[in-house]
Amino acid sequence: MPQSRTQDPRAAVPLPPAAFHVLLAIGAEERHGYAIMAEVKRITDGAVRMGPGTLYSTIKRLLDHGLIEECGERVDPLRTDQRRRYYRMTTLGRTIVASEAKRLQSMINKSGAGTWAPGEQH
Amino acid sequence: MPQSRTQDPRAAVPLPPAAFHVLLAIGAEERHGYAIMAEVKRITDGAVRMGPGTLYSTIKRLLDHGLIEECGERVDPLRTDQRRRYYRMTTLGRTIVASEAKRLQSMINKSGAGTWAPGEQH
DNA sequence: AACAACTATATCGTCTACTGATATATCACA
DNA sequence: TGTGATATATCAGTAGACGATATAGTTGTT
Repeated sequence: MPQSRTQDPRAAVPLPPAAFHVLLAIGAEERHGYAIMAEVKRITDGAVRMGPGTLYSTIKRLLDHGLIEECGERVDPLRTDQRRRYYRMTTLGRTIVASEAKRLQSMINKSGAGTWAPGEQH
Repeated sequence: MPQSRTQDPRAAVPLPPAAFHVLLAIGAEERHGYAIMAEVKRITDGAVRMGPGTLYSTIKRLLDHGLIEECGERVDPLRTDQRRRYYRMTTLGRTIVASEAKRLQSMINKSGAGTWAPGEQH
């Protein structure tokens, strides 16, 4: 019954960082856990390396809260790996991740953080 | 001496969200704790309300890690409130917050999260 | 000068979330 | 058939976030 957060998208923002990473990694695709790990690493240029502990507990929470859902009958044309469990974002998930992205973007813009760096450190 | 994280800016990224909020709130100014709370609320349009528990424990950590420093001899021209303790970012702090902002910005850009929203919910 | 309301810092216990280690099983390939 | 990569799952330990509470200085009013 953890549907309480799902009433108002604003109530779920700020999103925990790991949840945000997972949602961004899934994007518009249908991805399985292991692919999400790799995608997080890729998207963040290796800065974020998400282990299985963080990944699967986050997936569980996102499922519980209705931000993602498992797509059952999916068939991979090239290879059929029975272990894989594929997930896609729900409409709610897209709403919330967009809201979080907007919040972060707004914060970065207001701060002018991009202009503070005292040059590249060598 | 938790200076271990301070060797390489990349090692301190990702920054804990509260730490990122505090650094952005301080910005190029010299601010005291209570003003940081208000500034975080303002910057995030009320979406993030940071209580004293999060604030002061975060300030302590940022001091320990050398991302901010206390400015001692500061005199406020209009009012002199002896309780206030003012903080400013260090060069290291500016480097790290800029690095984190860059990382988040890059992630948002790559994901196209801004275009996912199924319109404003009413 | 006494009082109330606001400002400001500090700490405590609790809970959520993150992390690394470990386990187990399946798949690809030789 | 075996070994290395892929894939999911769970657990214990810890860091970080949060709300409540405490304490005290400051401002303004009468």
